This record gives sequence, structure tokens and C-alpha cells, in this order.
Amino acid sequence: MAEAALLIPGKREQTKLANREAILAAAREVFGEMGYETATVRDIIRRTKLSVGAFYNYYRSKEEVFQALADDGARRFKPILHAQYETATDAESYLRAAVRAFFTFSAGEQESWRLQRPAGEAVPHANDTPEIRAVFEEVRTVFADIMDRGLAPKVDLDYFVAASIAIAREVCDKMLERRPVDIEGAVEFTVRLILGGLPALPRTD
Amino acid sequence: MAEAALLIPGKREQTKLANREAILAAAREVFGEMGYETATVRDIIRRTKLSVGAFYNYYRSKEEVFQALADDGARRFKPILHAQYETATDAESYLRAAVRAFFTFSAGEQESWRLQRPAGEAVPHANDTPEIRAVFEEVRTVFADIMDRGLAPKVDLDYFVAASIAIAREVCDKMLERRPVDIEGAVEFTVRLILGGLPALPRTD
Amino acid sequence: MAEAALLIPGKREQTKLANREAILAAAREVFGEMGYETATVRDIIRRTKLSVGAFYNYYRSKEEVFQALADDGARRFKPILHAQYETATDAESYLRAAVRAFFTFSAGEQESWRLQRPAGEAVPHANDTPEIRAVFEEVRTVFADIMDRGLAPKVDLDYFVAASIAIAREVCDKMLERRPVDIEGAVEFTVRLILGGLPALPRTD
Amino acid sequence: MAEAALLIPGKREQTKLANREAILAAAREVFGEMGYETATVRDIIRRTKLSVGAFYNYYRSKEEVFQALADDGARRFKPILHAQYETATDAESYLRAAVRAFFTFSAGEQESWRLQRPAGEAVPHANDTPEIRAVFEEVRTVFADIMDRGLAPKVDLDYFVAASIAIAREVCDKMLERRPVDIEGAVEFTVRLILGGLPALPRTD
DNA sequence: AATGAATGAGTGTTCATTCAT
DNA sequence: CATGAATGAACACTCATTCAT
Repeated sequence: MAEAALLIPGKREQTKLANREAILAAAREVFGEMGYETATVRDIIRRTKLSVGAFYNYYRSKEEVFQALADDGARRFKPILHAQYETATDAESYLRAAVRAFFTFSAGEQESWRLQRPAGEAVPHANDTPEIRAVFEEVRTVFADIMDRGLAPKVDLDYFVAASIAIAREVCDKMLERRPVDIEGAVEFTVRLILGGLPALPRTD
Repeated sequence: MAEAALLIPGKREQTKLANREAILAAAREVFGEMGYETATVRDIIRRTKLSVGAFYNYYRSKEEVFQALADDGARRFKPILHAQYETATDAESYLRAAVRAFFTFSAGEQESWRLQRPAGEAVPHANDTPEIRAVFEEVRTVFADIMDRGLAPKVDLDYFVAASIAIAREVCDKMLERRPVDIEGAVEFTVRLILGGLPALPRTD
Repeated sequence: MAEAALLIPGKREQTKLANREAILAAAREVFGEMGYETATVRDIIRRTKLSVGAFYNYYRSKEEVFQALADDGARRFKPILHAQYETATDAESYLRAAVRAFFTFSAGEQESWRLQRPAGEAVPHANDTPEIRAVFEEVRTVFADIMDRGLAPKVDLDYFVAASIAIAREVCDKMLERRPVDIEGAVEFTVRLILGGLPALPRTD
Repeated sequence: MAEAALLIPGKREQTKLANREAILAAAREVFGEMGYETATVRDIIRRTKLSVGAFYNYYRSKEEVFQALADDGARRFKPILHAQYETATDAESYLRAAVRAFFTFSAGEQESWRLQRPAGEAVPHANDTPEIRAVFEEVRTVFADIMDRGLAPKVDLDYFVAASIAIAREVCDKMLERRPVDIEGAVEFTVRLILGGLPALPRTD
């Protein structure tokens, strides 16, 4: 029985997991709708069967659940992104696959992160979220590799990656505002802008 | 002496102006460093020789300084932007001038909007500031005009403008992080990426 | 034991009730001593074992405790007043019973509403409290009825009721300042003044 | 010239006096409309040609102007009241004259002290104002004298004076709410109620 | 004297976090 | 572990009063 506990989770462990997940889901909604600062812990647990106290059993702070959310996104997205690289044959096919993965992922996050921005608050583009940072690092690594292997001209990598991600993020935003959501159109636009611009950039080699 | 009073502002008037400016400057810093929600009025006046009460002599609310800040930026930047358009002969020269103006302006804003992010808060890219919105509108108008006049291929204007601004903003950010700040290099990179990508984009005509 | 839980309230429930009552009592004192505007929420909770935050667990605002206080008084006093009317055989016996009820009630409110006036503030005779207004309405209705039934001469009802209540209130005040508190003497004085004066008043029929 | 200064006031003294009076008048309005606590010094000086600073040249505090207001009323009303006593031949004629004087005075105070009560605030019946207290003392003295001289039955003077004043105040209030304001009717009602009730009161001799 | 900007303690209220049950 | 009442620092904002001009 003690061994079993290590393998199959007891009811206790299951509820614990479910609760963690419930809080995370509620937090995703709430942060999306109101922004980190405006959202209160009570707003989060209200969308849950749990109590304020329980919240603190699962996360040490409001801050922590925010990080968890970000980490969660990164954990889910990074492998997808890397898988694209493994199977890609050239820069274009990698980029297209990666952008498509990102857009699909974002569209799937539903209107969760769709915001209804409070007054004049800064849009939580969450540029510095571990989630985005992970993506950033992955893309950077991949492009560095691609350029190293001579599959693309060498350019200012920092600028290029930052710009590429910015394009993707912004087009993604606009895409999600339209009905119906046209992922393929947005992917095409993004990829062509990035790759079309690439050869025109100042070389660094 | 009595006549002079009509022409040159008294010391009082001068201090008042200086105080207004001091609060605005402090607010620029504070909002930049902590974001609108996180920043407190006390944070702002702490960087000032003034008291809480004085803050409310100059601005009716925290919200109002924020707006004033935004308006101020828009007021200063939009004419510059439009002037470029008036003297530009083609899309490229306009874009180059506009981007250069934006980068120079931003560099001039010093490290005011330089950030040292608090905890896990969303970076105030201030996407929705009237300042940025004004820029956005101006750029959009200009590009619509350019495309109408056949000086550039017709593409999805919404995506294109959003992406262009995103590129500029992001490259500008990176540029400001480097020492020395190389405005011309950043301008060149930005313009080439945008205009290089433009012909590759899906046409809408 | 489980069954008992259904019948007798848990300790928690009891403390909550006690706290509500404590806040109400403290508020009664504080508003009595300083008036609504002057009294601060902190003044109230200071007379309590609770914290500022707890106050807002029980009442949504300073305004709400004030209303609760008023409603509480009205709820307790109005039925007493009306019961007197039901059992009274003539105007005098009703009036005497009602006045006695009011004086007894007021004496029972202890020195709660006893005041030790701050600076130059208007004494909160609380003329406009729902409590008093309820009394006012009740008395007015009864007297209208009495006059309609010819049990008393018809006079200016507005003046008469206002004057009667003013007399009662003022005599009550003075009564409470004396030691020992002589309810019967005060009742007698009040009733005789009102009913003695009534026949001398200008008729309106 | 130095002597003249003692007799006829210079321009300086005249403006000073006028300013004091202007503040007093504004304060009367403002306190009447908003109540002592709610009214701000700025509310007062705003109805004046003066500045905040000037306010403090004439009165040391908000509190002081309130007192001054009360004293002013007392100073103006007390002589009128006493004069009635001097010329009165019996209790009734004194009372009638005094009440009429009071009602006329109050009606003359215009809607100044007519209030537009803020939310649930205690009505500033200003029971404890020096003005009212002066009246109270005068009436008390006169009635004590009248009873001593056997011109009226001896009753509980404290109760009687308090009740009489309460009646007058309340009927005055109601009178001022009606259009047209009928001073004589109100006087008649008040006097008859008081004097009609007087013989019925418990004797103390 | 007159001005009105400056001051800062104080107000009602919120909310992340703790802790007794 | 779960609960939700308790806590108190913090917030935006007000206002009587002071003080440099």
C-alpha cells in the first residue's frame, strides 16, 4: 500500500492536484481580464470552490501564482517550439511552424488572456514573463544555429529576434481581435515580413 | 519695474512651472519603473521637494498626471512625425525620417522610461498611451496615403502598421540598452526590415 | 453533538454576533459623542477589540453602521409605540403610554447617547434619524386618527406633532441629566403640557 | 488727525470691518447649507472676494468663525428679547412678544440657516450655540421672575423653559417651510400651547 | 494686510496575508 | 488540509492651517 501511494495517486493527491489546477485556471482568467495589479486574490478564489485560506495552501502568494502561470505556459509551449526545429529542414519551414504553433497556442488560450483593459493601465503584454522569455531564448538559439550553419545571412541577432517576436506578438494580437480568427493568414503575413526583410538587413559577417 | 512684471514671470510663477515640471518628470520616472497601478502618488512626490498636498495643487488625481504625461509626449512627438511626412519624397525617406525621429526622441527621454521591473509586473510598454496611439494613427494615415498613391504595394494595413510599430518599439528598446547608443544603426535595421519585408507580403489589391 | 450543532450556534457564530454588536455599541457611543461627520471609523473600532479591517467585514461603510444603528432603534421602538395605541382607550392614555415608552426606552439606551460635546459641533439630536422619523410618523398617524374620530379638537397637525415630539425630546434630555432619573415625573409633565395646551390651540375645523 | 482716527474710521478700518462681515455672512450661508463639519474654509471664502489667507487674518480658525456667528446672533437677539420684558405687563404679553421677536428674527435670517441636509447628518439645530444658550438664559430668568411674582403658577422651571424653547424652535422650523410664511399664526399656536399647558402642569409650590 | 501655494496629519476604504478553529 | 474572520499597512485624496512672497 505504501508502494502504491508512490505510483497511483490517492484521492487526497488527486484533489490537491485538481485544486492547484483550478486556482491556476481561475488566475489565468482573472489576470487576463483585469491585469495583475488590479486582480485580487479574492477575485481568483471566487471562481473556485475554494477559500482564501486554501489559496495559500497551494501558492505562497499572489505573485507566485502569477509566476506559476507563466512557467506553465512556457513548459507547454517550449517543447512544441523545439519539436518544430527538430523536424524543420530550413529556416523558413522552422519559422513558419513555430509561428503557427504560437498562434494556435494563443488562440487556444481562448479569450482568457483577452483583456478588457482597466482604464489607462499598461497592457500586460507580459513581455518579461518566463513564458515569453523561454520562447525568446528558444527562438534566439535556433536562429543563432541557423545563421551559424550559413542557412541565413548573419545579422544583428538581438535586434532580429526581438523584432521577430514583436511582429509575431502584435500580429497575433490583431488576429485574435478579428472574426473569424484567421490563423493561416496571420502566419503567412508574419513569416513573409520577417523572411522578406531578413536579406535586406545589414550584415554582421 | 511694474511694467516688467507684465512681461517676465514672477518668481512665484516660475516655481509653479518648475514644480509642475518636476512632478511630471518624477511621474515619468515612477510610472516607467513601476507601471501605473503599482506606482503611488507618494512614490512620485518622494522624488520631488514637494508634499502630497502640493501634488494635488498641480494635478487633480493620479490619473490626471498620467494623462498629462501621455498628452505631453503626443504633443511633442506628433508634429515631428508629421513634419517628416511633409518633406518626404517617398515611402522610404518618410519612414527613415520618422523612425529616426522616434528613436532620437526616445533616446532624449533619457533613462526616464528606463525600467527596473518590480516583481512580476507586466512591463509598461504603454501600448495604449495616447502618446503611442497618436503615433499609431499618424503612421497609419501616412501609410494608407502612400499605398493609395501606389508608392507601395497594398497590404493588410492593420497588420503592417502594428508590426512596423512593434519592430520600431522593440529595436528602440534594445538600442537604448546598448552603450554607446547607436541611433543610426538601429534606424537602418528597422527601416530595412520593414521595407525589405513589405514587397514579400500578401497583396490585398 | 453533530445534532447539537444544528441547534446551538458554534463559537464562531457567537463571536461574529458579539462583534457585530460590539461595533454597533461602539458606533452608538461614538456617533452620540461626536456626531456622524466628526466620528471616524477608527474612533469606533478603537472602542473594540477589533481592527479596521474587521469593521469592514461587518459593515460595508461608515454610512452603513449609522443606518444599522438607526434601523435598530426604529425596529425596537416602533412596535412598542404602536402596541400602546392598540390598548389605549383615549388620547390621554395613549399619549401617556407612548411617552412613558419613549422615556423608558431612552433611559435604557443608557448614557450611550449621552454626550460630551466636542468643540462647537451641533448636538446630534438626530432629528432625521430613521428611528426618530418612524416615531414621528407613528405619532402623527395616531393623532390624525384621534382627531378624525372627534376624540380631540382638530388643530394644525404638523405644528402639533412637531411640538409634541420636541417637548418629549427636550424633557427627556433634561430628565436624563438628573439623578435619580425620574421617569414618571417627566411623563406627567410632558403629557400635561401637551394635553393641557391642546384645547387652547386654534381650531382648524 | 490722530484724534479723528478714534472717532471716524479710516478706509482701512472700514474694509477690515466689511471683510469681517463678509466672512461672517458667507459662513452663515455655508454652515446653513452644509453643516459645520461638511463645510470647508474654502467653501466659505469662495463666496467672498477674499483669499484663504485673509480668512485667518480675521478669524483664528474655522471653529472661531462658527462661534462668532453664534455670538453675533445672541448679541442681536438678546436685547430685543429683554426689551419685550421691560414693556410687558403680564406673562402672556411677554411671551407673545418674545416669540414673535424670535420668529421674525429667524424669518429674517432668511433661508441662510435653511438647510439642505447632507445625507444622514444630524441636523445642526445648534442647541448648544451661545446664541441659543443666551436666549435660554434670558427666558429662564424672566419666567423665574414671573413665577416669583406670582404672575404664573410655579412649575418645574427647567422642564418648562426647555419645553417652551423646543416648541418655539420646532414650530419656527415648520413655519419657515411653509409658503407664505405665516408668523402670526405660528406665534399664536406657540403661545397658546405653552400658556394653555402651563396651568395643567404639576405645581412645585 | 493679502495672497494662494505648501504642508502633512487624517479620512474612508482595500487587500494580501495570517491564524484560530 | 480547509475555512473565512482578523489584521494592519497602504492607498488616493482632503483640508485646516502656515508661511514665503
